[in-house]
Amino acid sequence: MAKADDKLQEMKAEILAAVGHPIRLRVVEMLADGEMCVCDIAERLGAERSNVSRHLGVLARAGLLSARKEGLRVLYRLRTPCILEFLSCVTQVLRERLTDERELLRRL
Amino acid sequence: MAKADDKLQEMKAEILAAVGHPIRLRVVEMLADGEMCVCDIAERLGAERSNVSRHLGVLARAGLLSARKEGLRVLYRLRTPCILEFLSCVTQVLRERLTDERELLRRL
DNA sequence: CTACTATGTGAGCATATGCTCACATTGAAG
DNA sequence: CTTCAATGTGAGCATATGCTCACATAGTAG
Repeated sequence: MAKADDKLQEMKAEILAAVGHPIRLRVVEMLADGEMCVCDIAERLGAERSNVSRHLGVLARAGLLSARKEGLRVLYRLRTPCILEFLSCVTQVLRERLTDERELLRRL
Repeated sequence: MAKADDKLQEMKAEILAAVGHPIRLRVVEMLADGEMCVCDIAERLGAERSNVSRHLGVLARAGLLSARKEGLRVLYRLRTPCILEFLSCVTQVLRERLTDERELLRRL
């Protein structure tokens, strides 16, 4: 069933796109240490609360975060630990890219 | 230097966003088997060539692909093998998400 | 009850992204 | 040389995304 396969592919892309934003990436890295509430995340980022709330929504809807309410606050946490592992691969890609660019610069 | 750190974070997000698109994700998976030219990729995807060319450009600029010319064709290949590993993490995230949604459905 | 805090969401706007069509360039082949 | 094939890119448009402001809701505290 090619149609269902397309849908799965789209959902995978959605997950990747969710982490593909500076603020959301920071949030994911931040949550490596444990769960946090929206207000603390917003303060650490120095970002607008409503905006952070939206970004958290994107990550949660993609399936990367889960939330639980504790009193007035909503605590978010990472759901799937392997996310942190693959971020190290991203760093590796970036390192290679920057190495190449340095090489180009040297030959200029 | 917080400014440089922000820049790096932005670049990491760019890498993730690059894979965060259905077509580009497919391309990455497709290239797991080895290098391919634009025309073959476009045909396999059933997508417009100019469009595929653009997507390949996005992936290459992000540092995920490299290209070499062979006669008339340009062959693209994956640069960093770990990308494929982290795609399995994405699948895991998706599996958890779908499991949860099934659970919700069951309780309806 | 009222007052306050944390969160989420609708509306609106500015910008980014994705796609298609057309064209330029590059290399192969006749 | 001419002709054709593969690739890349500019222009234009439609849609998506990100941000801010304002407001609604839910829970706490007094």
